[in-house]
Amino acid sequence: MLTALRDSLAERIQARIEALYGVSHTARPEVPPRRELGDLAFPGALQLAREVKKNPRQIGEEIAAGLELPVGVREVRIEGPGFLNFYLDRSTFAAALLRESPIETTSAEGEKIIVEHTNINPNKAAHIGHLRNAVLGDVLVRSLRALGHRVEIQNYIDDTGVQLADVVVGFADLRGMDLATVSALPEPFDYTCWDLYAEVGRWYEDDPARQEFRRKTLHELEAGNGLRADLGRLIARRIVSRHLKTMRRLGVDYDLLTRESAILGLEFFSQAFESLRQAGAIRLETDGKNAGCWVMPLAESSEFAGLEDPDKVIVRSDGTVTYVGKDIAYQLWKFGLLDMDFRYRYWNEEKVWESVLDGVDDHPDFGRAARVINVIDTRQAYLQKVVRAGLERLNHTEEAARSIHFAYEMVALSPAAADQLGQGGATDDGKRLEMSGRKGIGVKADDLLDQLEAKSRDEIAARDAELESQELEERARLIARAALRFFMVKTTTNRVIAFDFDEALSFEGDSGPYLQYSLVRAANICRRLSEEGLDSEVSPQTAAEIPAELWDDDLWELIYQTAEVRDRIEVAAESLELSQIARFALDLAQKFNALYHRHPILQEPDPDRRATRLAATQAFSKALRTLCEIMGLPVPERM
RNA sequence: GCGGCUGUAGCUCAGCUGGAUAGAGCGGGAGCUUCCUAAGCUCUAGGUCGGGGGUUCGAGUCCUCCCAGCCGCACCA
Repeated sequence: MLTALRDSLAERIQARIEALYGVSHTARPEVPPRRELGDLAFPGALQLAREVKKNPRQIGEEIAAGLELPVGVREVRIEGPGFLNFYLDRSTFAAALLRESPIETTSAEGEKIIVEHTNINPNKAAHIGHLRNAVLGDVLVRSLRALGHRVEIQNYIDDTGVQLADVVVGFADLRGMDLATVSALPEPFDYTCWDLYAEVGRWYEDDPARQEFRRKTLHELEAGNGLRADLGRLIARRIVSRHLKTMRRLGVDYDLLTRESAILGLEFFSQAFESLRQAGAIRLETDGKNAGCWVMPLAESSEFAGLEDPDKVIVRSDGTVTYVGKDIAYQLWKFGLLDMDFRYRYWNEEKVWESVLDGVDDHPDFGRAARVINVIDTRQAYLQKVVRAGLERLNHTEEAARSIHFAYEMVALSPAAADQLGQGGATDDGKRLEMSGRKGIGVKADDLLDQLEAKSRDEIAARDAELESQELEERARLIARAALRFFMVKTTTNRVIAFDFDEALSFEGDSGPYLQYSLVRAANICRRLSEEGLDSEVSPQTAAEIPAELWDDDLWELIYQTAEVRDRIEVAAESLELSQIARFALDLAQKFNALYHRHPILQEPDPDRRATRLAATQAFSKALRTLCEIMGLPVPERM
């Protein structure tokens, strides 16, 4: 509706400018900052002033003079320095808005987009930093799907890497446990590993010679056999299972778990390595600090200017492969650039496909994407560049350009949060503290969710002491999920989140529960109307006949803004700045809550007036529900 | 040293491709509940948008220099 109006207005303005001045100008109507300045504004007269050598107001007058207004536009005025401000026919617009859905759902087709996110090392419990990744990835997926794109979600499991190796060392060498003993350890297994991982770090520090255990383990993990490999498989599986359960509490799902062991075991890397070698993209160093390593020289590209070491190690001198090496092979596979595929198996308990060495014949098609978006924190920007450089060196420049690093800043602990975790000593006066899996410093995702649910239960019980416990639990879960997800999307991606318990646990103001509460209020109005035997819904026909003077500016402001949902989602998904969705949702909810107090519906005797207010409520509810769905915030019936 | 990010109200942060009077939440002060759930609303105080220079009709937004903080530049990821 809004888009169509804007386009037809732009066309007419462009034609006027062409006719008047013989200039071709791209007219871009925008939304004025205050509604009394109109609903759409055209600032082009200001830009044309120099070119046409007239003052902008005069240009505005001239354009407006012969302009035929499209249906739905009531009036045009020249205001300020020379803005053309257009005023819409409010009832017509409202009727159209009630008729259509906030985002026209097109069926998913066309080019496939792979979104890779979460990617937690399978050696410890998920912490709140991982949650930022998972939530951003998930919201991106939901946005893209809502816009009609075909999306495949992959979660990369680094089950042959150093971090897993360290926990294997912890069980095998530090604790002296065998497979059966580790297998019998009780849940929460990821919490046990969290502590053990930190312990191993200290154990290495006490005697650096112990790092030999890590090397040995890494080799066995890559080779895939021996006690250490068995332990690795067991630990990774138990941990991933825990991660998936944590993510499910948040409503985050995956299509495919891509396991690093399969990339190695199925010779993906060997093929990628061979191509890189033949293309001259990597070379074997014979002396210097990288002697015995296969490295990718980066010195010649300006993108990598100023590196201390201009060469990136792809294969270590002991023959094991670095993460970037494996990631290049993985990225090639994602685009279908390796002439090989994974084998796949369905992981029944966790309801997800995973890549394996030996799988089933009947499985969905994975990979072969046209675009790949990797959700990875900004500290790994350099490595993502190296992956792209790898594709470029193999002459896959198109695919390199379609490899998008969705970068976001990390989550750190506020000084207060560090104190509460007993890490107060780790912060130097008032500075935030970076989380560290290696040191065991961080807020575990499940702990935070537990706290959020406990607080939700308290809040609900305080409002309704009679509520049965099952219903209470259910509501608490929905509120906790919304609080946490919204907390993670509301901040812009290039800002470090200084995690603070009070803030994260707040259900007021800029919060997920605030949005939920607004929707519950809107729903309550409709329910009460039905109970009173009144119309609980306004039809588009009724809306179209609302007398113009009943549209108070604040009611109109809300309904007009709900028309922007699709635009906002599109801009957010394209710019990868998903916080815009959160801000928009908050803005709508704040406006609605203000109206809620100013314009009561149930007590309003005049049916036209009631219809006007209800139409705004309806449009709001539809819009915010859509936004919540895209952010993954569930909407409870009651709170 | 090189690269990236950040600096806006007491605190946490918005401010979309430069545009009309710089906003929100929290916190502070004053109020609102026989009336659709107060997880709410209204009013109020609080700002040389880190600093200097520049570009232009117009700069929180673009360019440049400087200051401060954080993060990268591993045979970890």
